[in-house]
Amino acid sequence: MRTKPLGPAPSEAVDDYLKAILELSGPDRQRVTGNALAGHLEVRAASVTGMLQKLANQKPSFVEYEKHHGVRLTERGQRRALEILRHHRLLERFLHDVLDFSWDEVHAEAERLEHYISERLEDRIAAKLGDPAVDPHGHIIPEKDGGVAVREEVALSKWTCGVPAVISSVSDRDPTALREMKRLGLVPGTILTVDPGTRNASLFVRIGEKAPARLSRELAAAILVVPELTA
Amino acid sequence: MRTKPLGPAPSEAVDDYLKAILELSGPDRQRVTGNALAGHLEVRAASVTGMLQKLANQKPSFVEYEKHHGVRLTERGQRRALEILRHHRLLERFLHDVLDFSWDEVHAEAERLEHYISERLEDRIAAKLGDPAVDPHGHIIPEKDGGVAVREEVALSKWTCGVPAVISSVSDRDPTALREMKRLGLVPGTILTVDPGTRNASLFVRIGEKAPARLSRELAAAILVVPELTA
DNA sequence: TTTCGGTATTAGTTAAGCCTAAAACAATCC
DNA sequence: GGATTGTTTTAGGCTTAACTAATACCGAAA
Repeated sequence: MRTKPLGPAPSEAVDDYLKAILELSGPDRQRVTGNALAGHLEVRAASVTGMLQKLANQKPSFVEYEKHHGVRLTERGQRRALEILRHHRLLERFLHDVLDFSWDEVHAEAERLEHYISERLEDRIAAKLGDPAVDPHGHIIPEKDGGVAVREEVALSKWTCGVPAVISSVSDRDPTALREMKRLGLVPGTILTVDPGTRNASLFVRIGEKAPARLSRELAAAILVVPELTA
Repeated sequence: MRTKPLGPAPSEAVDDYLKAILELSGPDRQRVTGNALAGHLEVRAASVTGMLQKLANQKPSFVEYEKHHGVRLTERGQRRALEILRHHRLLERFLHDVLDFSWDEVHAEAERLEHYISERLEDRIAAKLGDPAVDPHGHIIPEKDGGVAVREEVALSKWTCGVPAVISSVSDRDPTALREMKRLGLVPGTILTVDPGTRNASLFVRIGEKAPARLSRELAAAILVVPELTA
């Protein structure tokens, strides 16, 4: 699909702001406050204001910005944010499947490269992989035209005891947590149930016939699940 | 092989200066003049002086610099320059062999990415390719430890008529020229002879039993050859 | 040896890009 | 209305890497 060109490549910082807005605005495209962005990006609120003004004032603009009322991505801003997200997730899949990176390594490498790959390279990678739907952590890869499948996920830490669930995705930020998950067999696609009666800091999950595994609430919060389709 | 770490990644501009110095100093590691660098990098001589001072004054330094007497890479500078060159050529090979880029496309993509791939990725790419010796244009890929094979090449435009030669490498800068070469079968490994008696702007080469091909001196200057080993 | 011409260096600016602290201000809640 | 919280303005800093203009240097020719 042909869309209007994006002009000169945005800087890494710009990309990161757009990604953060996309992420924080959630599936319903809520406005995002400056403070939320400041927290997420680890800069001061004043810096955020400055950048948002810059992003809003260039033509064509990346964001819709009303002072004191937060920001929202414009169509163009959303396009760029989704492009970067697509780059990131395709790269993770590629590094993992083609270049034998382990699933705790791919995030860091993709985080840098996502800003620098051309559309041509993006296309060749997608073709090589056969247009994959998800990355190694289970996150859905946006389509080239900006379409994104949606999925109702719940944190494992909030899942109802006894009800079977499938792991849909896991957070990719913390390599240590990822290694722990892999060790426990907690990867996307795994079917599990949470044992009842655990009110404390840790929680027990049962995978198949194996002995229940113990994991911290923190780890469980980094794992998202969907109901198992027993149909 | 373990070498001392390079510290924070140099900027693209720094990398480009180091690459230029490496290239201009030739196989005998001659000092390079500021003007030569200015020409090559398309900046003013004053800018070059400024950058060289910066590169020389940081500890550990990338270059040895004596004012009015040009620069030379230090061990560290050479290490970085060769690392970038290795990245570039491995990437070209990878894009070409694994991702089906044509040989006139690889240079531009590699030129950007060479600055941003980690050592880990470099290693994985090399492994995937089976540690290739040359890139798609025939250029020798530096070893990870900084070793580089040497080879006595001569421009096809200066080759003696009638003496059989093998194309060892071609310049990768101009995509149009590359497409023309491919069309004529002028790729690394090709054995040819130059027809005698052409004193003008173009020159005729004979490949195998086919009819002689005509090419401009400019194109011939972008093709490097070595004597054919008839042993 | 002196002068000339090309090359190199200094010094001072410019510009982009991103950040900050502090003070002013707006929105909201009680 | 006044306090609280969050946001914006202001004013400015730092970094990187370019540029111009003026000056200094060096080697070669007269």
